[in-house]
Amino acid sequence: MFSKCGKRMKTGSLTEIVKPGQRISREFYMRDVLDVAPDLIGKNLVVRHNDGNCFRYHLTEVEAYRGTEDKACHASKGKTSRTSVMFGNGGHLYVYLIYGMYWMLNIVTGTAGEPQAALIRGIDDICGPGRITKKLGIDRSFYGEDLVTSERIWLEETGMKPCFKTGPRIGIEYAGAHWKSVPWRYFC
DNA sequence: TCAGTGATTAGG
DNA sequence: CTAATCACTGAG
Repeated sequence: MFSKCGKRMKTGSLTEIVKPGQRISREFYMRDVLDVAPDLIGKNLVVRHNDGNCFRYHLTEVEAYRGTEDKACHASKGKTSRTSVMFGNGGHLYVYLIYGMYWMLNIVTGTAGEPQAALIRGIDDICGPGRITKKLGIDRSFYGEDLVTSERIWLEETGMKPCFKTGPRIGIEYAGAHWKSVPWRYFC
């Protein structure tokens, strides 16, 4: 799959007109996470700070967490106050604190009732989900933020699709042999 | 290799 | 209420 300015392209079940700089719309996120996660690679994450300045970061690494069956997905234990946003429509942020120190940034995908999310693991030269949120200033207040309408965070089309690899997800030893091994990590 | 750190969750 | 867990990181 390769997108160019103004060119018609097919992304999973979604066909759309894509232009560099254009904010990504709801339909992009409302597809299955296994389609959305790889499509996130090469997109721009835009963060607008309080001083009005916007910073853009290329997404370089993403992981997919898919449904109640996936033992590595927080939704596997059912809907709780923490995971409730994952049970809604795609395009919103699922942000949570881990180890008392690090905020994890996830993009909810799919449609309401099918809990899924993509964990942002790498942007530009920064590797590691905890380092990313520290650098970008992402915290609890971003929980549930809508990437389609937010004034402070969103995704933009870049018109580029870097090559990427796939592999098992990181840090989910507890999930069992099967879910530990599925190649749902996408990285440059 | 391992401590730090605290929200979240299940269970009593 | 308690206790265990945790999609991580940085120091040694």
